[in-house]
Amino acid sequence: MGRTTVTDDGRMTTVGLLFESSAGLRRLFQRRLENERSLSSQSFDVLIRLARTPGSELRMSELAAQASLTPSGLTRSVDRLQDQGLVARRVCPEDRRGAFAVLTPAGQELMDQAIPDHLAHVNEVLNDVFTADEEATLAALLRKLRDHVLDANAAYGIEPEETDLCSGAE
Amino acid sequence: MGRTTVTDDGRMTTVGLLFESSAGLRRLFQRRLENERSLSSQSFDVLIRLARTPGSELRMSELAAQASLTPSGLTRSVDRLQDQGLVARRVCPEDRRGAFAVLTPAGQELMDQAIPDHLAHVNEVLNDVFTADEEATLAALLRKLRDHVLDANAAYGIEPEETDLCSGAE
DNA sequence: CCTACTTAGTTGTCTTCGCAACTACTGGTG
DNA sequence: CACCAGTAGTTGCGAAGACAACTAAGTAGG
Repeated sequence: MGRTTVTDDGRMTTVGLLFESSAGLRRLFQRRLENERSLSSQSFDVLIRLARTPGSELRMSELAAQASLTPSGLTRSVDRLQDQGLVARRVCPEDRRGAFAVLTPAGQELMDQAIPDHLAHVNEVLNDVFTADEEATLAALLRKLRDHVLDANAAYGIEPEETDLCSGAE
Repeated sequence: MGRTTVTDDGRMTTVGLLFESSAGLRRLFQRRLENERSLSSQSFDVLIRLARTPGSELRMSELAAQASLTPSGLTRSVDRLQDQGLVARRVCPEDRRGAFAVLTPAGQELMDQAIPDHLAHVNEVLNDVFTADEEATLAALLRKLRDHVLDANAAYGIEPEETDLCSGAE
């Protein structure tokens, strides 16, 4: 069947596949995390980024960027994790506006258990689909895409509309 | 405090990259769609799937699956599009429980304008990042992943409870 | 025909997130 | 030192989605 406009465009399709894969994968993990750990996929995403940071703490803004959340979204997410006793806030001594999110001992312990499980699940899914080679290729391509896209998004944030020309000092 | 586990695992990273790319890309398109067409990324996703279907209509359930939404999510989405005059509902004559979502003339016209723009945007972004070859590779890999993941999700849906989960995928 | 079971879609309710406005702090300039 | 701009994070508010309960319609079995 020749559907003219949309389907023909490979790039369009690629983007569609990316969205569907991502959404589908997220649901798959979400289901298990919720059943076995009572954690939302989003919470887990925040926790895992703390868990893999030396000292298990990160600045709020850094964490927001890593978790693909806006500052306000992250504030709420950390609020919830704090209520659950998994994360605490620590004021940054050098810049008292800033805050670190820190994994509590309970949070550490939870992640020590949850991460191996999750990892096994990820392996199980990806091993069913990809060879090691394919997976490496995919990762490399996605990394390029991510870097570019994060850049592009950041750039938009900087330019409200016209590229300013307040010539002179910066 | 050995945090060796997480960062080391390539598959974990691949999944992270997939999520970040997807979220970043969605935001990029969303920004433009909202500025230029007053359409949310989600609405556009629904509309484009209608636009590329012969007759510009789809069953609600089919549309939900394609848009990665639950039935209730789709109901609301179509409600909004209906309020905006872009989509209408049509009762299925052969099964009066069912409904089609149909693009209205206004919806058609909007998409006739919006799709080329969006396509150009997609091309612009992906051309900056990938060669044609790379993109084809990425698409092929993602397609495999999507198919597998949608399968896995559907399988879960079928098993309401105690069907033993040890048996793994197949 | 009538009662049960199933399916398509909708609605109530709760959670989560983004935007914009706001607070608190920092750093540079006169 | 006072001031002003910029930055980090939080909060009010509204939009959007998931889950579960529900309605309506089709499908079996007696």
